[in-house]
Amino acid sequence: MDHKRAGAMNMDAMLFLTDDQLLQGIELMYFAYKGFTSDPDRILQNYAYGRAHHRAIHFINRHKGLKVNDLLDILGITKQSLNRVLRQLIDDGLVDSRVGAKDKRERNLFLTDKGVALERELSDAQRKRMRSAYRAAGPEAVQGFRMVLEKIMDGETRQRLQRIKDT
Amino acid sequence: MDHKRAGAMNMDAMLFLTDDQLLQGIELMYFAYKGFTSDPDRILQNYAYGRAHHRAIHFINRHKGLKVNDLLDILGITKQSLNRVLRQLIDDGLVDSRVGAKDKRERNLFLTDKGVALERELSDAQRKRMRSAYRAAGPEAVQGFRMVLEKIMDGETRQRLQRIKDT
DNA sequence: TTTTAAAGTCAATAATGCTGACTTAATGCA
DNA sequence: TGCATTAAGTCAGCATTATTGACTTTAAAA
Repeated sequence: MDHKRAGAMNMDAMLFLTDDQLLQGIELMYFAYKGFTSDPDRILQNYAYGRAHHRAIHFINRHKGLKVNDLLDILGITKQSLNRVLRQLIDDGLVDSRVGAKDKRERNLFLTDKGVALERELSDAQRKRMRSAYRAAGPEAVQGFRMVLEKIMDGETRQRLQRIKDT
Repeated sequence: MDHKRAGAMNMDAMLFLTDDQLLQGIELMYFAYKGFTSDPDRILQNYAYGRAHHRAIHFINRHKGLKVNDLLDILGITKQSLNRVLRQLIDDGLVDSRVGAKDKRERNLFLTDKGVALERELSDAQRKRMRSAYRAAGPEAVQGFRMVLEKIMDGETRQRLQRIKDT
């Protein structure tokens, strides 16, 4: 018996690293993400908004006063793509775009009271689902969940998030 | 001191159930999913295909010979939406649609050698990412990851998957 | 003062979803 | 046998969200 080989195989078995087990993990990601977005998607229909609006609202809430460029950077989309969505949110009075204090070329984005209200409605639904999943799975599972997701992210994304967290 | 209250708070703290911790989990899902789809997305560009093609290829591979209706059920889209994508894959010789043996109204879907080749290219990239995440996080984390994702899914989806697994 | 940077806009295009209205072929039931 | 139902496929039109390219306006920096 080859000890090294057997050892490696045991390690992979423990980690569910057969091709089939990995495929199951991939499917799990797909279906979980689908469920994860289903509550907000349903709510957004009532406002004639889509996921793009949700993401903008989410990140403007998380990083109050962030610049348009920062938002583009986080979302990883083009200026033209964001424009339509942001324009609507501003016109509808959910987002407030204020001229930068230091650099007047910049615009700092904030949610209005109306924007905060929609953000709450959306995130309440999503939090409810996460909370119930966390409770059902238990503390160690949550730690593992977070750890694996961190590793699945692009290293580049992880760094960008870290950079923004420091701001 | 109220023991019940303190107990509940500790439990929530262990589970990261503050609103802010839940929001972090939500963001983690978003960014991880983005990374998770980035490798296939890049590959698909070389073939002028999109995520919809990937999903069809994935599930036809996973459930060889499945009926069109089953695929519609899994994907949760309309017949008309699937048609465009499936038509292309059949015309391009990646998918084989065979008249059902028992019920000739049905079509059983299979990947051709060419389809299998693309499936491998796509899933190899995705497996590589998953494998490396799993290895970095360790076996217990993987267990937790899977458990939480299961709970995040819609109950309906979970049941449908179970039903298909039995087939 | 010229160049660069941030934001915003217009136009065209693509992928992927939707609804509605059909057709064709095959099965099943009364 | 004949009619209703089912599975698949198609055509047309529309919505959302992304893209690229080409600009303008305003303000800061060199």
